[in-house]
Amino acid sequence: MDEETDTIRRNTPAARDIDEIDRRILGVLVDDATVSYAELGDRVGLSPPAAHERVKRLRRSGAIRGTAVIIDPKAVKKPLLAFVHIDTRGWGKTPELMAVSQYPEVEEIHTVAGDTCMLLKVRTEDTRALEGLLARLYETPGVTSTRSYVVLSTYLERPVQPGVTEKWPTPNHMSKPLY
Amino acid sequence: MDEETDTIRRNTPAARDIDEIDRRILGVLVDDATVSYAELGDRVGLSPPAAHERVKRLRRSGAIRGTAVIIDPKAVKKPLLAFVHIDTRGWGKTPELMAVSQYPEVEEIHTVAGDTCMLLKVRTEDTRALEGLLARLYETPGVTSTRSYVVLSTYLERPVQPGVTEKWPTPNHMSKPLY
DNA sequence: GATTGCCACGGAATTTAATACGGCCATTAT
DNA sequence: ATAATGGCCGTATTAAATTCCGTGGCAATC
Repeated sequence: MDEETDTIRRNTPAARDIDEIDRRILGVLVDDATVSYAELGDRVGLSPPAAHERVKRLRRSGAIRGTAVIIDPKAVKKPLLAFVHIDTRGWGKTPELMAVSQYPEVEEIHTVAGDTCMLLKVRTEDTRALEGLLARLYETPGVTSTRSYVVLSTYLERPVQPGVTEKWPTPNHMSKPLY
Repeated sequence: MDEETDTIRRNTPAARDIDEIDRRILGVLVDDATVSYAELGDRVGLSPPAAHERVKRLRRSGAIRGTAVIIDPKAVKKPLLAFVHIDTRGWGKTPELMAVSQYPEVEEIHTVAGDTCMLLKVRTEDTRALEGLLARLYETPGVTSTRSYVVLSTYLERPVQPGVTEKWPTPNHMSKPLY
């Protein structure tokens, strides 16, 4: 481990750019991180040690933050998904509001630009539990209003994808942006 | 593998309920799915084969949907996160709209109850790419309007958590719900 | 209330995969 | 041109996953 840290410090402080093979590796591991390095190497056209080396580098560089099992929300009694928009007095992010991050129902907390301040993604067992969570939010100092969007059905839900998309040309009827 | 399938068919069609040890196992594996069964067993108080057996059962039952690496969005050039609300004529979910699920920028597609129809979670390289995605959405037949919430900063973002929360009592000033 | 079957766990053995090492080749910088 | 660097492959070693079997608790049954 020591000489690995040295390697980082010596030549690749922020790690070099992700190339096409790296993207394919990430694509495989996002779908299934349990594949062996032998199979991973086969899929991307590398030997097992080479594939291993690249994955190790992707982990070191931070491109791969970690590995996690994907849990079925229904299996842990959290079938109800909802997005909650919160308006706050001043600029949110108070300790009281951050305290909700301790609750396992809260999966995401963002601050957003637009006609709201904060955006939460939460999963609860039922509407009663969601009501309890919203009640807590209402009682939080600084919160002026909330809006909830209860998810009826989910058609797509997946981790961050490594894929790239073709750039979109400016439509003909629009002038090109300066930048 | 054959006798495993038989086992499923024979006695545990939908698998038995998740118990406390299962929840602790899921809690460990959500944080880091690369731990060995030896360490996993240590953490939850089981022998390595017993831990392995339970994880295998959690996979068979579907509680564990899979294992994925967590990718840093910035590493794959998608630093810009946004939530897009779409209003549609009729009840959305047209083939044209579902086609956007093919784009790697789109991470989630939900239909929601509330004053909107569909909700998308998208990650793009920059505002130009987001503009291109929104342009595509505008041109999709049936889409009447969209609202976008660009995320300024994210304070929490994690997979589905196995943890349970204490039930919330009905506040004193509210009458108890019938159900 | 005793008994019988049934899971779940633990320990040992085996097989498989992860990891480390050395050499080769291509690319790059001097 | 040449030396150095980084990335890859083949092999060897080590560690972990997986299997096998015996034991014990638990529950349903008679």
